[in-house]
Amino acid sequence: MPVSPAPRQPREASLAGLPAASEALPEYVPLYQQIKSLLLRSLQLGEWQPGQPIPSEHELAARYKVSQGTVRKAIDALAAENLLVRRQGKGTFVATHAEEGTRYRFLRLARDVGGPPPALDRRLLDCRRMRSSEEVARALQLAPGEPVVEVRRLLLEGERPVVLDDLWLPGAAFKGLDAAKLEQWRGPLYRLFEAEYSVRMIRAEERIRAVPASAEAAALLRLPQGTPLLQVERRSFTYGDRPVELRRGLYHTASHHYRNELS
Amino acid sequence: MPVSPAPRQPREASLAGLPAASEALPEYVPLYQQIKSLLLRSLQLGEWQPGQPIPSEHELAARYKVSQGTVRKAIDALAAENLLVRRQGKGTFVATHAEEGTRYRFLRLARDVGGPPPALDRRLLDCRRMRSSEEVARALQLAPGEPVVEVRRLLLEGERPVVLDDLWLPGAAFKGLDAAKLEQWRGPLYRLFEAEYSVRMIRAEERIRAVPASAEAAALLRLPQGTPLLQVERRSFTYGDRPVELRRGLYHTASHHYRNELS
DNA sequence: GAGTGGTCTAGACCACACT
DNA sequence: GTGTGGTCTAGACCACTCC
Repeated sequence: MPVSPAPRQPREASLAGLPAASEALPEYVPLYQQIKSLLLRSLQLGEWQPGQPIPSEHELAARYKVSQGTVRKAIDALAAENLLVRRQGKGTFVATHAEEGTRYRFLRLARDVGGPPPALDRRLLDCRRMRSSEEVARALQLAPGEPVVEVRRLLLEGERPVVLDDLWLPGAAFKGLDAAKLEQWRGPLYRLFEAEYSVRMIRAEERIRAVPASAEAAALLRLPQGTPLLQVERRSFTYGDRPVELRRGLYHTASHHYRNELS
Repeated sequence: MPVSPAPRQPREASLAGLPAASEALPEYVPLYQQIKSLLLRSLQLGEWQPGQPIPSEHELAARYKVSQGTVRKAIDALAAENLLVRRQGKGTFVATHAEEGTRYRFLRLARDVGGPPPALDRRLLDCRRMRSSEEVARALQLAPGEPVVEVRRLLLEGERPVVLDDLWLPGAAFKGLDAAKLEQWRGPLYRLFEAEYSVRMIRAEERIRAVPASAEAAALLRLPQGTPLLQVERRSFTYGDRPVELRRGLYHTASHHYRNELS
């Protein structure tokens, strides 16, 4: 019981592994945020696997010697960031890209006319290992020339190509990833990454612009060259804000669109 | 004190004004959600104005005869939706589009190269009252032909046009809105709407696609016809999910982009 | 110092899922 | 029934803001 009739003091001593960053570090950190950091560390270290339950609130409260309410608040924060999923009566689970409902949760493509989500087919066009370009190295925070995996693929609705995706992954983290692996895989890419390479995408930033289809893109998407395409450039991050994927998608938005919610 | 050694039962009797909707209504609604609905109603009725503080948690707890913790949870939920803003030591305030930091919070345009947010100039091109088209009526849930206000404007960075905005508002809710009013107004449009017309935008949906610049758009944006533009179609909603604005923006994304965060 | 939101606790009870 | 998360309470104390 760390807090009592004694002045509240940070637990910094017992809490290594926090970023601490460069900024003026706050002298007071609420207990529940410290617990949150501990949970985050366990997640990062793989103590609990995606899809699996973490210990009960009661148990965690005992482990960290705080009240259940404090553990609760820490879990609430992580659930709000989609790192954990609470299920009443069952437990709290490590988020995964595997489940119905959260599969493709980073894909904001929608059909113009109602109906269920697109349900796109994939066609792998290319997968090769290479030395990273300047641009890719910068985006992935690698040294220029470090090995990366480059993947190109199409997403199709029926026979119609809708998205041309190029993506780059740090080679070191994805040893063994190759065309065969991708070809045989059924399901979301991010599910493959978390299951086989222990890389969990938890957050992403996108930059969107309109560009004319290059000759190459036009051919692959079977469109006239110069057709306006939505270029979606995504950087995905894993724990600790480490970028682990750069992706450039070209969306044909004649009968689809990118949807977004603002609040 | 509604909950005690008695079986927990809904307060429906004392809580009118809830949507109740069409769906199978849940037989059990947590107290804090009921309180949330009450707060929402007060907001909708204008009992507290944007930028002004709402009563303290203590006072609200007394008013609704629940514990402070329950009020707290209700406020937390509303703060998470950006309807309220908490400020430690000062109070809880009704969100507004006026403040630095939340001004233009629906505008996701960013400059490619770093630096502060765009800081765009505006140029009003047109403002007229007219009968709504089919399309606009559908989007705003009006009967076709009902009066709407149509506005067209440019956003410029220095001398360079970056965005061409067309927007439509229900005429009934915006009596007196005209070109003069818009010309003289300094600050975010949504601030004008909440200050002068009591219309508060709390949520929006956007559909984004790439389109070629029409002759008209090209001329206004000073670009070659056919230049790919980002078309951002936004529907903004006020309390009760009532749509009160349709907006179609054409963004020139040569040195700007639309940014988005996924999680 | 007084008032506000923010944290933390301890305990009771409820809703839900599994067995 | 047992165990899980979810709600609600009451009270103590802390951090922040303004007078």
